[in-house]
Amino acid sequence: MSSEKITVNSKTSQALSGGSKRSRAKLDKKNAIMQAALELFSRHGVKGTRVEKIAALAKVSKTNLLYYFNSKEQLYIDVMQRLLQVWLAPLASFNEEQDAIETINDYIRVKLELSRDHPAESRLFCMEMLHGAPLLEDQLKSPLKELVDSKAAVINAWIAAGKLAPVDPYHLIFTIWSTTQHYADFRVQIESITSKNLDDPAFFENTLSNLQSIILQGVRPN
Amino acid sequence: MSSEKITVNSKTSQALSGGSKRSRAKLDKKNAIMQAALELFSRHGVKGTRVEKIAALAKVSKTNLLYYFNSKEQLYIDVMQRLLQVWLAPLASFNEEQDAIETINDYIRVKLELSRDHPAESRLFCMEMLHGAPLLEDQLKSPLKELVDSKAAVINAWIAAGKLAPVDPYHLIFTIWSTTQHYADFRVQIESITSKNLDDPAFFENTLSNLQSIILQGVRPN
DNA sequence: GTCTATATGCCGATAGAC
DNA sequence: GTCTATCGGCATATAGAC
Repeated sequence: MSSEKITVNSKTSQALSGGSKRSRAKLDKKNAIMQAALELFSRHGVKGTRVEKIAALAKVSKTNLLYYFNSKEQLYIDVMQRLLQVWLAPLASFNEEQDAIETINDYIRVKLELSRDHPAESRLFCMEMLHGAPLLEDQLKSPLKELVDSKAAVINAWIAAGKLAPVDPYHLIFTIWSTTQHYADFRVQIESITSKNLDDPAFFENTLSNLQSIILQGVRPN
Repeated sequence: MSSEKITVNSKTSQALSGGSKRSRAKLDKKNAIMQAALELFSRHGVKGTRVEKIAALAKVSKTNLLYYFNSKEQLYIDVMQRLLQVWLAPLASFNEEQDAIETINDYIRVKLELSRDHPAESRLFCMEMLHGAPLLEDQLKSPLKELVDSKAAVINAWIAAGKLAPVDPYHLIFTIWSTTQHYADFRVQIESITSKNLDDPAFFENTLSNLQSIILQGVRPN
């Protein structure tokens, strides 16, 4: 359908070319727009977000926004593109040489930090999944599978070496993803029930240690 | 804002009044429309769903749909209203007299069955959370908190009795919610990676036993 | 590059016959 | 209750001056 004219807008990588003041200002503006778009798309969806509102949040005019991004759809694609690069990075740190328990503990922490520091990214990714990820068919499907497969192999090696109890590595990964992302995506529910969120340092540490404890040791008494 | 004229449409409960053929047909039609709306709202969001499409899926005309439901917003509210009744029911089964481990195992199963059998409900609930749950402020906030608080007390009693390892009961509940709902909400991602979903009985059982194992015993080797 | 003004298309909702 | 026809508003995107 609308996936025919997807264009990757990689102006971002131009940052290291040490461009002129003019192109620098242009980049800052595009970044501000993308940041604003991320925030609003992740809360109201693409259809539910008016270009006017994004422009207001980014402090540019609507016309000006459409000068930098040809359409709302294209802006969305650019935002998702950038998001994906950040989103999958943490998983890459899984490494067979490292200590299994420590690596898993660290991964849970990093993912929970992402939920605290980048909740809009988490929400937008979640929303895209709910929609059936029409955009991500190619972008995500095979690279993601390969990455996860390779990390599953690492986990299996740990299990074979007795460093980890027997568990399906895929479900372990899904468990870490779901539990940590939940605190960003269901933030309002968490707040309704606990009156706290991850921005509270004590709540963050409490959440982290509980998740680590559940995933590593479970809740069955010894 | 738009929450001023929320009206609970409880025609559903009229089912037991043994209504005439006419009102029976009317109910069937409303149910068909709500079912179709649930499906589409949960995939594309409210703004992203056209009334025309809901009508087509429910096999009625657009005008006819708007005869039964005054507006798209009202239809959405009615759908959410019905959803909530189903959604929180399973938690109510937590009971201090029951065996702790067995109850938790059962709850994980029931929640995973919900993800398998009612994925649209799961998605729509998730989407409403992402949006900040503007509708659910009153509906959900205090009743949900009370329910969860009471179940947290049950879990604490189990811990005090040595039936369960020390854990924050709220994080335990969030863990069960997030892990099980993940298989409905992130279904496309699960499918990309594993090429399977909960409709496959073997995959369902495999998922269930892994979640139960992780949550009860963790992945640390003995 | 940035603005004002406007074109254009879509979609929710209503009017009114039957 | 159900249809056909249509209104009216809103939001994206463009035209064109500066």
